[in-house]
Amino acid sequence: MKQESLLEWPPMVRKLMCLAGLDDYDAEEVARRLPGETILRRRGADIISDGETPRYVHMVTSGLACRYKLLDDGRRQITAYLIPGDLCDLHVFILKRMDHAIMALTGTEIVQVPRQNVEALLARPTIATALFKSTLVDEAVLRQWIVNVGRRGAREAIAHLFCELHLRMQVVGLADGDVLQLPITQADLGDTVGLTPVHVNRSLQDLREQGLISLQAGRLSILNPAGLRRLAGFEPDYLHLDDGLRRLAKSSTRPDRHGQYLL
Amino acid sequence: MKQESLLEWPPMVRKLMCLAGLDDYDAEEVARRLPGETILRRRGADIISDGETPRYVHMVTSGLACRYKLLDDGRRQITAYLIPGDLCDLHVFILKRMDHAIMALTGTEIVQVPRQNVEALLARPTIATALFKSTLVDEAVLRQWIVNVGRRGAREAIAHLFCELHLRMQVVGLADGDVLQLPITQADLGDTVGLTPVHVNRSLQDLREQGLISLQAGRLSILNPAGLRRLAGFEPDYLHLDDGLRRLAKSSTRPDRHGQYLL
DNA sequence: CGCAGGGTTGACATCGGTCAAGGCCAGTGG
DNA sequence: CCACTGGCCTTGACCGATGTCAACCCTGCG
Repeated sequence: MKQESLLEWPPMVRKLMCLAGLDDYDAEEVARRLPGETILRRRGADIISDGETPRYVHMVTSGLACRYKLLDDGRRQITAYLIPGDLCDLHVFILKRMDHAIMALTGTEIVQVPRQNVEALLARPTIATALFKSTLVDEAVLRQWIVNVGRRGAREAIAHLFCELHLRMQVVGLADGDVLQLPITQADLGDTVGLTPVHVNRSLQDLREQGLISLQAGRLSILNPAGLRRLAGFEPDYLHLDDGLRRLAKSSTRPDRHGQYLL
Repeated sequence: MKQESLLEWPPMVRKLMCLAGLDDYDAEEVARRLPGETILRRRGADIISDGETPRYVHMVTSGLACRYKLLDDGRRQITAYLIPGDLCDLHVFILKRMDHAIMALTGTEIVQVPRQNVEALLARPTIATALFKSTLVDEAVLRQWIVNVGRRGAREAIAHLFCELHLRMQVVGLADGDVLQLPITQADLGDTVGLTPVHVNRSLQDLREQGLISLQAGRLSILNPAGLRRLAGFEPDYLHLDDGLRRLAKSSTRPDRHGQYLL
């Protein structure tokens, strides 16, 4: 099971290879430790509830989930998207109780990894560092998200979200060039950028009219990547992909397109 | 140097004791490792710049600093407040370059801790866990902040910020009952909750007229803590103080007031 | 066929932004 | 000591982005 490129590895492994330059030896170890019982959640179902103390570490393997918080009066704010390869609750090793909930945004497959498997991974310094780096990047994404909601207008914020998802999907091998599956609701989008569903709708119209994207039937196509990034002010440095971008470009079937991010 | 209560310990130690229940033995070790060269920054000066690779680990020891990001056109978003006892850049052990900057919001004293001192601390499992927990709480604060900016109105958001600062200041022993030093500008407040300075001004008037706070000469007095928390929808669970709140209440000179948060 | 969920649209309301003026106060230099 | 200046706070008039409400459409599905 030796491979030269990123291709063929499961999402989590791809992510760690891009992010932390994991070698094939460590990669194989990660791949070996991560399986567990698979559970399915349909759109809208909680994967982990607020206040809960999960017994396993959960990893998304297909579909799309989100972290979110609910206010008393029903307002909702999504604080992160979890795509295949993302761990839901590594922090429960230390924090005990969830201070937010996680739900499926589409039909989603989750693996319940036994804690001792994760502990075995953490015992290897290179892997522990890689996992730790990935949580630090999650933190950087949160900061960027605050900027998005606090200081960007509606179209900018949505555009930025799309740029980020595009790149993250590419990392785990789930983007087909410039199109990605994103079968979520405009209300969901609103809850992630702090807008009303109807305003999301109008903003999307805008982006479409400008020829930047198309979004239909749960497929997001980025028609003009450079334009979208310009509008959004998207600077991918906060994802700390560093030379992971180069690896990505090299292993891709369309190096020219991914190469754009190298600029 | 044995002490029964939290009192007398420096802010960082108090924080870790409240957060992770450090015992006196570990506390002393932390206190011993943390000194370093002290630097001063005046209001508005960067402590660490965007893109930089700090050589030391920086810790705020007095004053107030913030993490922030700048957009191309000059818009600014503050993503975190750093109060005494907070580390600025623990993540640079792993991430190499800063993806945001840190500046002083008031005259601020910062200690540059040599990396090997921090490494020595991390070598002790209980202390490493405590430090790790503190970065996880930082992450929880970021999530809460997204809710603040995305889903709360102007007054709610400001009120929530004040509640959070109040509690955090109490933890490190810098709140005098319900009043705290907060000599920052209304423009700064705006950049933290995503508002314009003039709207911050109007919102503050509101809070004052409702008898919830007073804010003058850099002193924030919380006149009606319960009312402010109700307006803000403040739920301190995300700070994961757990029984740290009980320790706080016990060691306080005014246990009745702090005890409120135990509800 | 009817229903439910989601997208779309229009009219209108509100919140928060913009611009501009004036006030207050501390620091500074004459 | 005073005048001036620069920050910051405050206020008012007005504007624009986003929210609210309501209707209608379309599609998938029971």
